[in-house]
Amino acid sequence: MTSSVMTKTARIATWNVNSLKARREHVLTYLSEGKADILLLQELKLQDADFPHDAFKEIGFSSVCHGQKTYNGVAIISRFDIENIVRGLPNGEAPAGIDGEADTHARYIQADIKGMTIASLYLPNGNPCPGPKFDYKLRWMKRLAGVAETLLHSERPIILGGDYNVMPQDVDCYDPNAWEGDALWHPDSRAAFFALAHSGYTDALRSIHPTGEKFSFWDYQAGAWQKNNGIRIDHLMMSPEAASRLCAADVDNAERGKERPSDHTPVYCDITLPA
DNA sequence: ATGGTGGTGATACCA
Repeated sequence: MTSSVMTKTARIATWNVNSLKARREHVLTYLSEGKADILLLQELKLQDADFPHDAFKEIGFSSVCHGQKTYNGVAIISRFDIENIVRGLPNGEAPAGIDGEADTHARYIQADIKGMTIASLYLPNGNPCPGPKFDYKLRWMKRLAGVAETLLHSERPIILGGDYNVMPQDVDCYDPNAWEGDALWHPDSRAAFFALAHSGYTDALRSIHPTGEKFSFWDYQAGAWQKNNGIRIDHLMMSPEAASRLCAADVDNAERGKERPSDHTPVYCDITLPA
């Protein structure tokens, strides 16, 4: 017998598209096929003025964007109303830019949707490591941890999704030895990721699939996709109030096999919607 | 094997 109480679920996906201009039709098709109700995008590589809000509106989706020319850029696309938009990490500490400059990178956008707080984030890559870019990555992660902890006080369902540029565990990399010394595998990067978990956030995919390979990125080079030389760096981190609503989570490998794909494939979770 | 591919934008830079 199924439950007598009707529950609605929503699918929330995160996808680093490596240029929304290059991946526009891929994203529109993905949404048209009903593969996400809320989609978090990263690496738009376009300015706010060039974001195709109208194209998404035509297929029934609202969208908010924090863009930047050529680099970075994040967005949230949703079937449901999007409220209380925050562009850039809120409540940040000192500016976390490289060489003491202000953090002008468009790497974080947050909004409230259906009683939930949802963020799309694009963590700095951090290579070469060590170096100023790695220092920037760690400062950015520390700022994110502060924001994440503050958000927990709301006791709302919170989902912090995006390209974390961190492989949490050995199983999240086809060959950890090949990534020795890389910023995505560095112990400090992983420690900062696990600090988020220890503060109360659940990795949606590992909650549903505790073991086994579930890659979200395959390099364009050296036939990485064909050889399945992948890594898992795209994550959906959930507050307790969101994790308790989690029904399913997985990766959408099909997108990586298409013509002119992003080097990332979507990661999604299904949650029951708050009443 | 210190390469390889892809996006941006017009050249190196980023990943």
